[in-house]
Amino acid sequence: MQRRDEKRMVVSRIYTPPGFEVTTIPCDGTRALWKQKSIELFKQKREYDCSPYSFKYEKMDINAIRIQDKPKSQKQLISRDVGQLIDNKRPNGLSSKDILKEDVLNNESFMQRMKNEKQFQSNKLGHTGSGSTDKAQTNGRPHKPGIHERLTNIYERVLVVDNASMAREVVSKLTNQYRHLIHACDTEVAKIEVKEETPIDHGEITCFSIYSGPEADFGNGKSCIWVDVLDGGGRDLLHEFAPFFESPDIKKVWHNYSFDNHVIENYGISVSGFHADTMHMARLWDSSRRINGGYSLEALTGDQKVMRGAEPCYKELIGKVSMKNIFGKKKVKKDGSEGKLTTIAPVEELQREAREPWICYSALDAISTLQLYKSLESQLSKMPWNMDGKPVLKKSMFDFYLEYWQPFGEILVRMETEGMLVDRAYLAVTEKVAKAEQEVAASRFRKWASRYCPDAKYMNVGSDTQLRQLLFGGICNSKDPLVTLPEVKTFKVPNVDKVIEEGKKTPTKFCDIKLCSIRVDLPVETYTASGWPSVSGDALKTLARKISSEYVVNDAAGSQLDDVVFDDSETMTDEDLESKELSVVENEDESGHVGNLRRFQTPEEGIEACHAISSLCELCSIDSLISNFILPLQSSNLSGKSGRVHCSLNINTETGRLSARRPNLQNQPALEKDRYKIRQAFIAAPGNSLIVADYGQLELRVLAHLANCKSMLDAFKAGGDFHSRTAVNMYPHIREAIEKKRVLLEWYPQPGEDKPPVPLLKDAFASERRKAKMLNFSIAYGKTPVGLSRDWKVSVAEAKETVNLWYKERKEVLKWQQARKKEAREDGRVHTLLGRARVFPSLTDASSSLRGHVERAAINTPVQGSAADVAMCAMLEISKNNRLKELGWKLLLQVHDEVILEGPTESAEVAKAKPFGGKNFLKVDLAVDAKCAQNWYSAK
DNA sequence: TAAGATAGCGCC
DNA sequence: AAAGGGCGCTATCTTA
Repeated sequence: MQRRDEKRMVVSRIYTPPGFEVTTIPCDGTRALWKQKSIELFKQKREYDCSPYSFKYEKMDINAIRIQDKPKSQKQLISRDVGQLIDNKRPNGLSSKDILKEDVLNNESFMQRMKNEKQFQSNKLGHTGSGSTDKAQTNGRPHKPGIHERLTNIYERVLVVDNASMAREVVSKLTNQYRHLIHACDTEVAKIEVKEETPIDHGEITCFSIYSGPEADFGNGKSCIWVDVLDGGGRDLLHEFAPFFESPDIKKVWHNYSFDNHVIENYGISVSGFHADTMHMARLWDSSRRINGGYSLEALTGDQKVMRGAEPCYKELIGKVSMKNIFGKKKVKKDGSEGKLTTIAPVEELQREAREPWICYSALDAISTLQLYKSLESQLSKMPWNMDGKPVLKKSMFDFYLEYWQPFGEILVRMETEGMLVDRAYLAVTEKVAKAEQEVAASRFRKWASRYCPDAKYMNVGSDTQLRQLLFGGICNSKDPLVTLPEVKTFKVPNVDKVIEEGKKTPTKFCDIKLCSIRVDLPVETYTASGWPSVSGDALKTLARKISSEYVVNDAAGSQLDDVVFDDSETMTDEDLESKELSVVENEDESGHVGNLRRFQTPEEGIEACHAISSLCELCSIDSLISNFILPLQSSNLSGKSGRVHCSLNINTETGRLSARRPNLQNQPALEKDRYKIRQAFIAAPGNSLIVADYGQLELRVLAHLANCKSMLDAFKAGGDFHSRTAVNMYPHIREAIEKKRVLLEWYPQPGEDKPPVPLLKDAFASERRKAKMLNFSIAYGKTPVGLSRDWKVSVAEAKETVNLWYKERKEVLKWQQARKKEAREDGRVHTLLGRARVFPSLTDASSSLRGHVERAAINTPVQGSAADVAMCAMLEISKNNRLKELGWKLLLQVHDEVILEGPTESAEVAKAKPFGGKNFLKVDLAVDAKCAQNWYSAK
């Protein structure tokens, strides 16, 4: 990042043809320098597909543009709903609400229910009542009277440990007499915002409980221990238990191990002896519980189907009860009546003031966890383990758990602990640049919009509703033509000009603006699910393109023309492909408008609209980069004391992939589209380097293996560019060209050669290769010819023809896919390579959209899930590798087909050769590309 | 006021 | 009628 005086920053802007991005290039040099930079930028962005480009050289002084008093103000003032989780603020007891990790789990299950309802909406509508059964299961029971009495029964079985001598006695029993038992543990933690903060270096343990099963007796027949570390002996008491927690031989079972591990390790105790995480076991047992109940301890132990594997001695006690059900109080409204909201007092307060029920609540967590473990162990043990379709001799899915997911669970926790080092200074600079560029774009758009609607000057350009109003006001809903968007609508926006309303003395924080339609007949590209025109970036770009094709023949008036020809490049993203396809100018213009709107009156008006809309796209994309990546990565909520960012890695997907949360490090902007090079902010510590290793076409290789497809296996065996080979297979004329040596499939420059003797396939038959590539990806997802025809802007018949070309040489794939659909229909489940199952709802009376979804999922899950299995095996190998361990290399992150390691620079080259060794279950070789660098951006 | 709903966008 | 699998996150708007 070059040093620049922000206050006097001057930028120049390039305009790609209307409908494409407007790019601002900071530049304080000459025009020649600017041009050079522009070309570099475009080479980098690989936007080679739409020439001639029009560049407009335009100097702008940032200072000249009024930077509004932090548009942030609006974002901050308006209520923020954190990720659809229940927002429970508890800054040191200031708020009356509280939250524990279980609540997050509950919320998670809720989200999953919600998501499911959305996803399978049509199905649920057809089956009355099915939507409410979950609620009755999880919430209904605890409301029954008697819950407190039953909790009290627990109290008699719990040994309360609140002094050192008692602790020592108990620990002695745990580490000697009872060391062979399986112990369930659970902690209660205060002073942490579970859904915002990483548990690493956050939170304080107030108490913990250990249950070792009915055969343990810690005195007076009490088999459960509850340890008070809030008052009493405080944290010294916790340290008394270090020998227990740290012993690798004493088996410990947890529900959501990751959280408890981190909070305990915050006290300098390194937890060992991880035996099982009941959440992972439950997910292995049934990955579709997100549809029905979720994976919270409460939901699992409250479900008879889950618990039926437990022996009577583990069943006698009741399942977990959530805090809300024990300690939740209805908020009292001002008038004294009972409100709808439930609040929970802070953990510390409950522990001090509601001691007895609190102890029961907390002890019940450990007890329930062990019950759950016993039940799941028994149930998983009854499930035979089939690997790659063949039974593994005398082994069950519980063996699978112990062999794979148990060590994997431990790896994930280590990775979370490690975290990634983030260069905050870099992000801070980037943030400023991004905000400045955003302002430039915003004011351009506002200026244009306010010509049509004066109040648009103050509109919130980040609000899709307001944008829709401005651009499409008056339009009919595509689903219900009787409903129309009003011509004028009022919105509340921050009162930036401090207008004082009549009868008021001081300016209010907000004021109303009236947004009217620009009243121009714009073609509508796509509609949202609810029937209104979409204002997504994609839709807007298409819109701008359509306007330009109508009004602009060649180029924006007065701008300089520069013809730029760029080389084709090796790594095109799918996005590139898409825009390339979309860039075909369309002539048809079916707008959904009825009546009295006008067209743009002059070409200039059209051009300006294009530019304004381009600015809008730019502004939105910058905004999303800032708020999704640049800002959160700098937050101390997500990083520990060392400044490293610790995401949470979860096995919580239907297919067995990992997901990352708080922050989601798996969706950091990819290289090509990363205009602020955010990946450069992920760096290695001084003296260290990063290794980024990824599998090439992992999922396609998995598909080739699963379907046993000769054509694909051969192509992978031959190596080189897989997509080109696919194209050769599909199109006879390409095959002929290859055979007659008119084009080359691949070319590796020999000394003395600087260009290939004949054109390369990917240049000569670029569009065919593109289609082949898209098909390669789409087929595994079950994309339909209709979807492809929409992407490619061709008729369905044509798309279907292309799809048939693909399948012609890959009949095994078609056969395999049909077999998976049949399996999903008849057995209600499909399997991955290592034998994990994904169950589907019954399709007998499902709606066709649900059926379609299930069928596509059925053909995708084995591919995606098996790829996840392969990636997991690779990670297990890496963590088992002693050489890497000696050298000090550690896993940091996995992004589905890629892993990131960090270690000392001097051994980087040695380590680079290591990743992804180990056993390959597939019939195809796996291609691994490993690079080493100082940051994530350079290592790709 | 807080929760749900909707739209949109980032990744593989 | 719709028509690509799997995720997490943010912002705005509506509703209770």
